[in-house]
Amino acid sequence: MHVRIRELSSTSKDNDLILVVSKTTSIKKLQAMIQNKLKTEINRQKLYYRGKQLIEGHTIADYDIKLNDVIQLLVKVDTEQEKTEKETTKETKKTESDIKAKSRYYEIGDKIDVIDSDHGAWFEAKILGIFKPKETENADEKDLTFRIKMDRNGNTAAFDVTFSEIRPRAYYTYHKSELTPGVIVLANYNIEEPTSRGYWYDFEIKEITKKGIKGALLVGTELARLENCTTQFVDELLRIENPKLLNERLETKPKEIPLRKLPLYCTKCRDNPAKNCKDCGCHICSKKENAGTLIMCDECDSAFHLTCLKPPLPAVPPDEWYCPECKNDDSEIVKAGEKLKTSLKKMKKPGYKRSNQLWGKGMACVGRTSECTIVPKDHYGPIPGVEVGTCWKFRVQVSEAGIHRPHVAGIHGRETDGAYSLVLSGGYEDDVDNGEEFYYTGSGGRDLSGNKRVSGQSCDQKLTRMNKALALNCNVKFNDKTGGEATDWREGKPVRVVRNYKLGKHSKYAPVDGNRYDGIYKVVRYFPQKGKSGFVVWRYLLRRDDTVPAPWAPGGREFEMIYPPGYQEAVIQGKDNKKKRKREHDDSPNNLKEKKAKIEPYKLTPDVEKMIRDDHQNEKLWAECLELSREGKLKFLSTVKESFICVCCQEIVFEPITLACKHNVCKGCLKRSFAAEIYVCPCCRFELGETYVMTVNDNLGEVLRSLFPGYKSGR
DNA sequence: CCATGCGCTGAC
DNA sequence: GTCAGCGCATGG
Repeated sequence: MHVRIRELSSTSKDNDLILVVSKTTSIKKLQAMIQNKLKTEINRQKLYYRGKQLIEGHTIADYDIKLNDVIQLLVKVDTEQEKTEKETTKETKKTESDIKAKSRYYEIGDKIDVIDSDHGAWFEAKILGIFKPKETENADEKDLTFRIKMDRNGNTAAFDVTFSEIRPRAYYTYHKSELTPGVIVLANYNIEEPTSRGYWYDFEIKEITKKGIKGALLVGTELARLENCTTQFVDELLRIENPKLLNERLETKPKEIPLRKLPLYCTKCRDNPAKNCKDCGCHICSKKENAGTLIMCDECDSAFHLTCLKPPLPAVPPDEWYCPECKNDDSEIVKAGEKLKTSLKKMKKPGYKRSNQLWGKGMACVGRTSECTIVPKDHYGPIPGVEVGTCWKFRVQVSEAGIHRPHVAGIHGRETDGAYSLVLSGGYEDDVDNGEEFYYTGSGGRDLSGNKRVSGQSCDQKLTRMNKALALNCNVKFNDKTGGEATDWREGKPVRVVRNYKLGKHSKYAPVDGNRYDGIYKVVRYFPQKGKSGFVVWRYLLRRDDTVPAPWAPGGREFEMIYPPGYQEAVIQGKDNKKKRKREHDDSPNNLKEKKAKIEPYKLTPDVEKMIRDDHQNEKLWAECLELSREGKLKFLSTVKESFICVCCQEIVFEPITLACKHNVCKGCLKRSFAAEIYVCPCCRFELGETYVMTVNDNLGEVLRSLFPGYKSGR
C-alpha cells in the first residue's frame, strides 16, 4: 500500500511524497525512506498522523495508518548538531561573559512563558537573570540571553534562552463571546490523544462548534501548522501576551497567576503529592518521599527507592536497570547477548503483532477507505450513480462503491433474504459464461484450512449461507434438495453482477483488467449437480435483465479504469525507485525531480509488433492504436477492441476478413451476409466483384489472438 | 464472538 | 509460471 507524506506547511496534495510501505514497515524505516527521498535527516523529522506523533519502535499498523492516508512531516529547523552548538555557545556565554544586561522588555523576576523545543509548547517560567555577550553599551534584544527557571519541576536547573523564545505570561482567560475565527490563542491540546489534556500551544481558531473549538495548532517556534485540531478546553483559552516596553507596563496583571493545567502524570493518585501511590511513587512502599533516591525501571517505568530494593542498591546504576519484576522475564526481555528490541509495554499495546511477515504491502490486505452509505447493505438492484460498465482495478474499490461489498467472497447475500451481488472471477471450474446468460457456481465444498481463501473442491456443497441466499432470488419456492426454476424469471430479485479480468481465461465477456460492473441479472434456475471435481456443486443460471446495454453489446460502454486514489502515482514512484537504484549503482547522476504521474507506455512484444507491421490492410487503424499505446496497455487494448469490431456481430472480428473498403468482418458473418451471389460489404455495400474470394487476414487474426486470451468466435 | 471467502502480493 | 497465506468485511 502507499501513504502520503505531506509537509506541515503544505496545504495541497500536489507536493506529497508518496511512499510504498507495508503495514509492518517500522517508523524508523519510514523515516529512512523520507530521508532518502527528501534529504531530510531523520533527527529533523517529526511525523504526525491524525495528531499523533509517530515514534520509533512502532509500525504503520500500530498507528492504524491506512491506504493513501496523509502523514504530516514537520521539519525541525533545530538539528541536533545546531542544538549542541547552541548549547555550547550558551555554556561559553555563561562562563566567559556573564555580563549583566538590561532588557527594555523584561526584568528579573518576570513571569514568562517559554517555548520548549521538544514539545513545541509553552511552559511557565521565571526570569532569573539577563545577560549580554560582550561589553557593549546598547545590546540589541535579540543578542540578550535570558536565564530562566521553569516554574514546575522545582529541582530542574536554570537555563538560557533568547528573546524570541519567551513572552510575558498569559494570564487573561477569554470569554466565549470574545472568540471568533482568526483569533490566535493559547490553548491546551494533546497531540497524541486529542480528547485528553495536553500541553499549551498557540492555536488559531477556525470554527466554533458545540463539541469544541476547531483550529490549527501552531507548533514550535516555527509555528508549524497542525490543521483540524479540536480543543476540548474551551473555557481555558488564554490571550497571548506580546512583550511590552517596561515603561509602558500597566499594573493590571494579577500578582498571582495560577499554573495552567497539564496532563496528569499519574492518573491513579491524580498527582496528589500527599497520597501514597504505587504507580508514581515507590513501587514497593508506595511513598513519594526522598524522590532523589527513586530509581526508574528501564522496562516498565516503575519507580523504586534504592533502599526498598532487596538487596538495596547503594547508588543509581550507570547503565540500564530493570526492576525485579521485569528482570525475571528474561526470555521475553533480553535474549542471550541481545539488546532489548521492543519493550514489553509496546508489545502489550493493542494491535502489536509479533509476526515479521511481509504481508500488507499491497492491495491484498488494505481496508476500505470509504464506505457506500447511499443505500443500505441489503439493497437490491443498481447503486445510484454507478453506471453499467464502470471499471475498478481492485475488489476493495468495488466494495467501496457499494456494488459488491465483500472483499473476497463471490456472493453477497443473506441466508434469510437473498443475494444482492456476485462476482464472476473464473474461480470455479463449473462456471459457464455466455454474456447475457451464465451459469454460476455456489461457494463452499472446499478445504480452506491454513488460512486460505480458495482451494479445490473437496466435498459436496450445501445450499446454506450465501448459496441459499442466491437461491432465494429465484422466483420459485425454495427447495434445498432439487433446486427449482422460476415461473417468471424476471420477477426474481435482482443481482448486481461484476466480471473480473480473471474470468478471461474462460469467457470472452471478461474485462481486460480489473473488475467491471455489468448490470442486473436474475436467477432463472438453480440445481445441484456433480461438478467437474466429482463433488456436488450448486449451479445457478442467471440471465441479464437490465435496461442499459451490456458493455459488450451494441451501444454498451466500458468506462476507463478507476484506480484507488494515489495508486498510480505510487506505482510510478515505486518504479522510479527501482530505476534509481540502478542508476545509483551505475554511479550516474540521477534526476530525482521527474516524479510526475505518468502512465507507462505499453511495450508490444516483437512478434506482435511484426504481425501488426505486416497487416498492411489495416495500416491506418494500427497507426491509431500504436499511437495510443503510449497511454498504457489498457488504452491500447481498448482501442484495438474498438477498432477491430466485426461490422456484423459487433464482436472482435474472428477469422477476420479485411474487405477492400477497409471494413473488417468475421469470416462466418461475411459468409452469412452474402445473398444471391451478390458480393458486397455488409456495412457499406461496397461491391467486391463477381469473382470475389474470401481471404482471412491471418496477421490480424494472430495479433488479436495473442492480445485477447479469450478470443474466439462470438457465434 | 466466530467462520467464511471467485484478492492480492511477493517469494519461489 | 505457481502458490502460501495475510487483513478485511460480512453474516450468522
